[in-house]
Amino acid sequence: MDTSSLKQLIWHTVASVPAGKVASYGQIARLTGYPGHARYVGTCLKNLPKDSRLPWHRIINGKGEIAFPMESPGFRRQRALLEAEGVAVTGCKVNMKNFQWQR
DNA sequence: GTTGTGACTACCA
DNA sequence: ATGGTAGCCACAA
Repeated sequence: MDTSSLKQLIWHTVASVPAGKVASYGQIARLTGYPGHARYVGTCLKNLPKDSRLPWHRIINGKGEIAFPMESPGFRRQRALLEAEGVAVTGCKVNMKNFQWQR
């Protein structure tokens, strides 16, 4: 409630994503009440501390793919976490069945 | 105060 | 279908 930081709100929205499902940056921004801040969502996750406990791995781009290059370590980490949650990931593409938990 | 940048999205060829 | 360009807004320097 205080700090009134967009960051804080975004974190809250990201944390509201149930396990086993994934959402896009734009989706998160929209649910947060700030459509158009899709880019900033990613910027916030990038700034996340190591012990943030935020399910950043559930956030993917609008194409349903992981927003990292395949050779990036973050990509493998996110894919591993998603699969651990029961989300199937093919290459960089995430199973659409798990895409977005709510319409 | 300005400038540059980005884990994005939408549109157009 | 894919690929490139433009628009977008908040934050850091």
